[in-house]
Amino acid sequence: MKKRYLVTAALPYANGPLHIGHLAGAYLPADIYVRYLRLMGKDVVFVCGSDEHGAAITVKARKENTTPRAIVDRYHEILKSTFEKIGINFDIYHRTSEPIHHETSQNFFRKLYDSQEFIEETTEQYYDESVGQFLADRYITGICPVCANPDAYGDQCEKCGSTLNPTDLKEPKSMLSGSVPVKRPTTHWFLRLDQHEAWLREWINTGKLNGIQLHDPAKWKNHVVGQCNSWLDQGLQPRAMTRDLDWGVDVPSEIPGSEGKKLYVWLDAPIGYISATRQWAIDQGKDWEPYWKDEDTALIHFIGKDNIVFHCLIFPAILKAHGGYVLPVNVPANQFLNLEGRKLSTSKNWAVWVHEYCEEFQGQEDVLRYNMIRKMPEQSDSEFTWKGFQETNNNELVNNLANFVNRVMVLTHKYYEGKVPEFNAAQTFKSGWTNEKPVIQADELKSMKEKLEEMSAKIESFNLREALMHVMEISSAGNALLQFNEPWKTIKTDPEQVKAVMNMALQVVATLSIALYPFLPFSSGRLRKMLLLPAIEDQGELDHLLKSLSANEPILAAGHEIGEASHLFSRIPDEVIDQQIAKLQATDVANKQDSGDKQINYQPMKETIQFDDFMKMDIRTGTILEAEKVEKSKKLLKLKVDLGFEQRTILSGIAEFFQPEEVIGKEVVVLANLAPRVMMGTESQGMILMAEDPDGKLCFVSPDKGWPGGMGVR
RNA sequence: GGCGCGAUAGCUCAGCUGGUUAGAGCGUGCGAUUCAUAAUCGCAAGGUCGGGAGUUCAAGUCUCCCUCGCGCUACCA
Repeated sequence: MKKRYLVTAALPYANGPLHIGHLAGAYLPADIYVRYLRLMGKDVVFVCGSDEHGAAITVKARKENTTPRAIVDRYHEILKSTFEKIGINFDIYHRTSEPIHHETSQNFFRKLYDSQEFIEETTEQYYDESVGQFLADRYITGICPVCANPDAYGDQCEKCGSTLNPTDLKEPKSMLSGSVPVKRPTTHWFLRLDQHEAWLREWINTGKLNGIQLHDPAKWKNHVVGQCNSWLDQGLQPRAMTRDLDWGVDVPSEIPGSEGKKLYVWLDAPIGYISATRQWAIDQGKDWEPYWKDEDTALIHFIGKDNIVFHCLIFPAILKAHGGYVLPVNVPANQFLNLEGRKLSTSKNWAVWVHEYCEEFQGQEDVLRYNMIRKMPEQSDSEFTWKGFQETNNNELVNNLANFVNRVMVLTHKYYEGKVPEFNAAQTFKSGWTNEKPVIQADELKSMKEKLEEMSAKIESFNLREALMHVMEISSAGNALLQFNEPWKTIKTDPEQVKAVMNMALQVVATLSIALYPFLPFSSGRLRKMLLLPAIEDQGELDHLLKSLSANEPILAAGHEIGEASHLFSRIPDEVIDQQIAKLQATDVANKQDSGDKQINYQPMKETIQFDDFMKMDIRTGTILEAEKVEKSKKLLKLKVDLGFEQRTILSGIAEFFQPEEVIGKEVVVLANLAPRVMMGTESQGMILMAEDPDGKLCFVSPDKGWPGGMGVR
């Protein structure tokens, strides 16, 4: 194990609140891991913060008629308090709008610039002449080429989720002025990722850099290594590290041509981890540099799978290009969490918002945490359902864990006036782990220690759901201990044995109060209080516990007095679950209505044309004679169309909606004098006219059956 | 179409470098029990390991082909 740890959790974007997908994907696993490290007495710093730059925030500000500053201030506060409420314990929750971050990231840029890691390249970008500035992808709207949504952004259509380039949009419009943007050349600095490809490939696949073993690739998740290799095999391209933006970190002003240029978010955001660490060091009077630069530091990034290539390829390339920084020793990216069978969607409000949960389920933070861990998408996508939430709470937290604790507490008060009983160390009883031969307490403590070690191993390999199962097995063994020995019976016949059994049961409860801490910190705290034990203070308590167990030392001394029994968890009734399901269904209905009536998103009318303009088009009737799929294409069908006087080859992007055999014989309308165009190696001589609905579905526009081909349409 | 990841009991998932009758939790059935939030404990049923072919003495585990899901990526005149 390394001497010190720096753990990061992906910086959430400050334009919306936190939902359960974020939680299960990155923040909860990071928090559990960090809490565990601290329980083992490790030196660890856990950083995160709001990612507050970029065009999406300016766009949102414009829409709400406010400033970017106001937007990020608002969401920074929401995010920060949500993390606190759900028990995600960062050492610092920073923000990228802080001056120290601007300074840090500018210095990074400067260093890369000076060491000639960049090439300057000029490309064509959309420019709004009326306001005199380049338009970020997000500042351009237009008609989505995929689903015909008229409000698609230049980088993405929020309706159908397609990733776009601004040049893909039909009828692009500037969001600043509403005018039609023009293409204009602009110069940016590109990181030579192509030059980093070779060492990245080796580092990812062998863990070695310059012959030095930095990590064990076998410990990285399959999908992480796979995704990286997929990129590496396609060849890395130089990547722009700057943008034409007005909300972000300025390119250092002494660099020629820096005016109006801002750092690209993927340079900006990960460096936010470093800025946050620096600020933490200032606040704590510590030195930040060992945490980023000492070889004996383990850097670990917790992220969702959408961030893999940035954290495994691009950021490491930046760190190495800069020099002097350690590379991540692991990037345990999680996959995605679905909600009731569907993808989480911020824009469609298909989500469970963590701040709302904390309001509606006060005091039940751990119930959500527990369910998130049980359903954590560690290896593949997984699913959250409210029914499942209820089941894990009632069956596992209440029936197994809380009930066990309660049994022990009640019996201890009943038999021993709330004091941990003295017992004879040689007294035998039945084990809670194996119902075979009788054991003494030393044997039981050893079994428990082994289980804790299994839990530790699972946490260290990022198998958190299994780790949690091991903790629950300790509780099950506690229940079994009581069940096999039946103290409520033996109290009359063999009170000496009951003392040994109950003492053991109390040791199990005390052990749980520590083992639960990484996963369910609130419950751990409540349990410690119930036992009248000091709260966990991140001081290596688990390490001490393991040592005590090895040395056969009990955790709770005989004679120690415990507090009042109370229920650690309560059953969640059907009504509460039904209410939450109804709430989701309501947003679903609202969404349908949105797209159903008023917001059907009819495409806006195009500008008026003259009769002559229309007459320029030669539209003809025709019949599809042949149809086949175009090799290597998902969307294109190659059609042979009979226009009566001749036959044409026409490529049409309808393969996702029609099988070749079902369009043969179809009578269609063709734009016949459209200039030919080569696609996927075949020339298309015209265009089949189709009607398209808001979801991008297509249908043929056809003449009446049997109408002859080649007739003009007007 | 290409690439990556996945497909194992009703549900959610473990199964590392191939090796005896394929595992866990939940759910289900039966039994035991009453200290406990009708909780607990035990036992049992339940799987042609997505489909097909191959390599091997031996394949859930390796190879190839196919199907489906998720993601990235090229093509929509």
